[in-house]
Amino acid sequence: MRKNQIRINNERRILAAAVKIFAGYGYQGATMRKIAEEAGLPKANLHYYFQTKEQLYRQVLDGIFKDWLAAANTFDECEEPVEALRGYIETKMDLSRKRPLESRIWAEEILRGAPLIQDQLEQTLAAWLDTRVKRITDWINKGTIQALNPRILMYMIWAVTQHFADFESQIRALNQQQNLSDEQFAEAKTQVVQTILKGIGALD
Amino acid sequence: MRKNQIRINNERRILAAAVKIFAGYGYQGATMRKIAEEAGLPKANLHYYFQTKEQLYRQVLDGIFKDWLAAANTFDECEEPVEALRGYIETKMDLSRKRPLESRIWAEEILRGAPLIQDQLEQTLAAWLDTRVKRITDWINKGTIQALNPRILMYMIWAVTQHFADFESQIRALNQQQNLSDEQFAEAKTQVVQTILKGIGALD
DNA sequence: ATTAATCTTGACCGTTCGGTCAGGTTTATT
DNA sequence: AATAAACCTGACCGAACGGTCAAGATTAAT
Repeated sequence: MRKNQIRINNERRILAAAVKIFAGYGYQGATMRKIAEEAGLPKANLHYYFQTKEQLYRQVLDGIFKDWLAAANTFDECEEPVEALRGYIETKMDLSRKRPLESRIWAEEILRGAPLIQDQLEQTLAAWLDTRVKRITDWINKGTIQALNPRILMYMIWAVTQHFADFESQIRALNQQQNLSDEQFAEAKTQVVQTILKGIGALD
Repeated sequence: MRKNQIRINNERRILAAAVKIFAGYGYQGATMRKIAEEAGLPKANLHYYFQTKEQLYRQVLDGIFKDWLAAANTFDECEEPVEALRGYIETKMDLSRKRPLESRIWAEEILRGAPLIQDQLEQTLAAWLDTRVKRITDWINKGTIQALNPRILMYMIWAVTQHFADFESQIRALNQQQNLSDEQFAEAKTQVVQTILKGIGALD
């Protein structure tokens, strides 16, 4: 069932172009013409590999969703809350830094009410969150962190880490029209980790 | 220069409809037909009061921007960091709860690179932020809160508070398909305030 | 070498978009 | 009562949209 090399290459090109255009213009603002131009292919060729705009968009979303879940590895591998949460927050911050386009596509989909990924949120992501909530609850019961609602903690982590990708243009406007430098971003990463860990009583 | 009552009423109706439609579909996804339908007016009538879709959208954004800045009153009125930050965070949380549509329109505009409000960000909002940064810096120098980058603190506050409006559909999917109840939201508000204040060393 | 399968593409289609406008109606002014 | 100003709206326009298709070109299988 292995695919032809031509198909592999062209699907990859089209998906890469689609990420750029969907991130830059949103689902409605993105057009198959723009994506085709970005990919350097005729528009009709896109429809040969992806039957509709919605199918192309769904495949883009699927790729993002996998990255999303994979970012939790450090969270699961570490025993103690300080290591686990620091690792997770840093991984999410790095993801925002290195792949802001994907974060923005995700954010726009949620903003619009998650019309295409509601099922995945309610099932896969909900189950994913439940297991992490249990781990955090264990920490609370052991007294390693203070009592709190684990879900709200996760929402806070998601909000802050993804903000650096989703609101990049606002941050740039407030930083002398310059994107955060590597040094500035490293400082932000450290401060986010410190504030959250200290805020939940995991640090003194 | 007072406007006719008819004009006042119709402009208000159209703006209210525009907020709903822009929030629900995004700028590109929103159509003048949908807004007209929501407002209960013929489409041509919208163009009588607002020449273009972009002008209508700009007026919606202007209204949001004013609310944004007005939310800082408590921040400015209080002397001590605990009161000032608690008041500001709570005000922003309340704004997310009561006017999530506006928050989503703002978020989408930033997501798209702030094409229409870049100037306001770089000037009005940047100046607004500068004065708050100075106040936070004073607190740090007095030792009332620990040393940190005040801008990153503000980004964190914005991120977390607006998340409850912008990612409402995700939170709903993770909460048994139910929006947060008043009790749940109040709990979130308390936890956000506590975590941030404790995280910056303003509480013990 | 031949056939089959896959890939490529310019031209085209129906629909919907933002926006216009002429001509009628209502409201305000005197 | 008459005139002017403001308001209303169905019908229409060119442009751009997602998507289709037939016919040719290329690649794979035999």
